Amino acid sequence: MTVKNEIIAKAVELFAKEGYENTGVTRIVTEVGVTKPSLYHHFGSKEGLLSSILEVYGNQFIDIFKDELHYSGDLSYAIDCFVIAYIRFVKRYPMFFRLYKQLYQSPVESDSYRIVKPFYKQLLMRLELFFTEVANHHTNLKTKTTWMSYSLLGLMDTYIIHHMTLGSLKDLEDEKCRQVVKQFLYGVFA
Amino acid sequence: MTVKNEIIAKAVELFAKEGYENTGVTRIVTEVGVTKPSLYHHFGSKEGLLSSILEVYGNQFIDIFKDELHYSGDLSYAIDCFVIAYIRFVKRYPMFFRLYKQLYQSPVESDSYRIVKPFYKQLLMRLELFFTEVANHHTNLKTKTTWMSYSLLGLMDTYIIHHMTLGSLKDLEDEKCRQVVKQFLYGVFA
Amino acid sequence: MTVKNEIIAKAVELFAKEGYENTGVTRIVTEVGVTKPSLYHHFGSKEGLLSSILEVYGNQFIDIFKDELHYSGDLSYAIDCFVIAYIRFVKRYPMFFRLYKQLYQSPVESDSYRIVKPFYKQLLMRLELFFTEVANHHTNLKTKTTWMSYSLLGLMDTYIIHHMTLGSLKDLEDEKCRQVVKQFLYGVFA
Amino acid sequence: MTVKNEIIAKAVELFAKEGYENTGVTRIVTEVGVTKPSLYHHFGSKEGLLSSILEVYGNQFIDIFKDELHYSGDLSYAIDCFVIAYIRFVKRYPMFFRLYKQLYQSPVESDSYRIVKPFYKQLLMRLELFFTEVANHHTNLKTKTTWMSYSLLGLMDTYIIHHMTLGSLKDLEDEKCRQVVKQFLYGVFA
DNA sequence: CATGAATGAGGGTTCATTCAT
DNA sequence: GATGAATGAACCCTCATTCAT
Repeated sequence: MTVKNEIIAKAVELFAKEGYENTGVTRIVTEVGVTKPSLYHHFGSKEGLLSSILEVYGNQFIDIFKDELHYSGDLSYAIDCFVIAYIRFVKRYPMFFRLYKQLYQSPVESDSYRIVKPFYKQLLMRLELFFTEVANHHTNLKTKTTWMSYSLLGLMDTYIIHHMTLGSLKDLEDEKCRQVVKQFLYGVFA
Repeated sequence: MTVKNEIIAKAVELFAKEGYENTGVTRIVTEVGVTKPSLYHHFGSKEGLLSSILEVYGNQFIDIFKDELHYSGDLSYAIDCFVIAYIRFVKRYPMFFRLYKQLYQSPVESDSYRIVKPFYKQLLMRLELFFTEVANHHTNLKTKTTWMSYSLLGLMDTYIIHHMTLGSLKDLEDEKCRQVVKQFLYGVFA
Repeated sequence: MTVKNEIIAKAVELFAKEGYENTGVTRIVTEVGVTKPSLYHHFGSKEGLLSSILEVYGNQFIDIFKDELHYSGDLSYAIDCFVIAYIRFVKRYPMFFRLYKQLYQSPVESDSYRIVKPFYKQLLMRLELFFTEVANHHTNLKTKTTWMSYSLLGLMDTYIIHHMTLGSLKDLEDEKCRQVVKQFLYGVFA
Repeated sequence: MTVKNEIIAKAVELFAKEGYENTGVTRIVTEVGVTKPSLYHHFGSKEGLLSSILEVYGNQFIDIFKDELHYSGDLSYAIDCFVIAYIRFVKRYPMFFRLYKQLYQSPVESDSYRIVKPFYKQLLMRLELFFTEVANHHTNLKTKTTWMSYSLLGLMDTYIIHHMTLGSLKDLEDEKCRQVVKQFLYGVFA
């Protein structure tokens, strides 16, 4: 593992556990066993480090929205696939997910929000694109695409954090995920 | 308005906008027009200030969970009342709500989380109490009380933040709130 | 006990245990159960409090040098009496003695030294007066009066602190005190 | 001279003159012409700076107790050598000696005492080792080794401070030092 | 006499960042 | 690529003291 990747890995861990603002670069480099100028050589700044994290993990995250969101007639099935892939990603990189949630909820005028915002917008846009396609076939959903995007993300994340807090992320099996989808669809078509 | 209250008001605003960790006590007292020892006279520490905020606003928030969560046969009506009161509170103290959301999402090992945690637990407990009572009459809900609590909070907050982000909190009228309730109930009884 | 005396008592204790500079007035008034303006009403300032302490206890200390230092032919007996009285005082007010030693050793340019200096000078002067009188009868001591004063104080204090450190101040009985005197006299007449 | 040493030198001076508690790190770095983070880079904390001082000067001080305390039959000569070396050290580093005396006399519960205590204990232990060896040849001293250690230190220090206070440390010639030894020995064998 | 509230100045410490080597 | 050393700015907090009541 290269120094750059070691720093990224440690940073994700510490940012997630202690918070981006609370984690000093000194702590990161000390725990990795390198020096500060080394970090600045690779990332330019603390914000640069955060950006790199979003690039490495975030792009994989976005890929799910690219690859697993396909509507081909069966809405329930489409969302099923997506939710399962989404949750699989969270199980694989739980630290990154915690960091992402923390960053998104961070205050609007903070540095960290500024960095995560475009990333988050991309996710939402992909979702909205998907729901717009869906709405072509369910015309009654046409005015709800934005809300559906928010709503699906919110529902999934509530579900995930509920299990994270109880410390049982692995219990989140595919079968249970489908219940989330059902709940979402009931809401949508109400 | 007393100095103490002025400090609390300004702190809620700045903490919400810029983040608890990002806001220095110097900034708070400067904007209020007092000095640091004055803040420490009233609150003891920055954390004490945060606690005071939670006491002042948070207790009003908890009161909603105490006063507006009554089950008397009509579940839909009961939750309607609660959601409307909840959202009314958010409209009244939007800054506090943003702060509360930010704190709750803050990292588990941070100081701010430690302070908000008992407060959040109280909210959840009140909800669970309510749903337990409900489950006496709908036995098929008995195993779902915890999840329903999380879920209702999550759904409401998603809804609220969706509107906040779009800058149209006032558009959240009672009629629309009832849609949230419907969505929730559909999900629950699925 | 008046408030004034309560403050003095507590201040002696804290100054001795934690140091004059390390003890904040806040701590003193809190432990006594009064307010800061009350302290300032009685003593004017922190230095004023220290001065009051020196007046109350210090004057009793000086009295020993006044009352117990009489030369009437028998040098050994005279010093015996003085040393015994000196050590008796220390046993009675060990906290004050610790404070006095601490203050005397404190840096020349510190506030606390400035306050204790005149007090210490008085002690030395009394001693030197005594030894000057002695020297009238032992002409070979005439050039040594200053050194004898320092030396006697130093020897006693070393002895006392030695026992204080070992935690056995009460073991310092009169009989043992006389050994100190012998050691001093041997040294002087060497 | 490196920055680290410049800071140490200035700190010894200020700590000795104004007191450890009274001297702010700001003052030290300002007078040296560097910045605070530089001090913290080298010493970690104000206490770390004090520890470094004790290491640099204190170890030289302890070396005297290691190298100059040898008993080979002639007690008077042995102590002579030691006292002369001791006083020579004090003449060389008078500021450090003043600091050391101040620290030792500082209140038991203070930070500074905690740091100097192990250092002081080492000095005493070395002395006691020496006197224990002596007592093998003068069996009547066997029960007095601890007291002799305290006593010799106390006598020397009284002597030194007496001269320091009068501002004539250089007048403390070897010849005069031997008088201290005589006085000590008279006391011991009394 | 006693109090709650306020203050200017400074405490020690840490922040993200940069430089010469 | 990597380092030790240095920095300006800011951090939270506490000091002795004072004022109106």
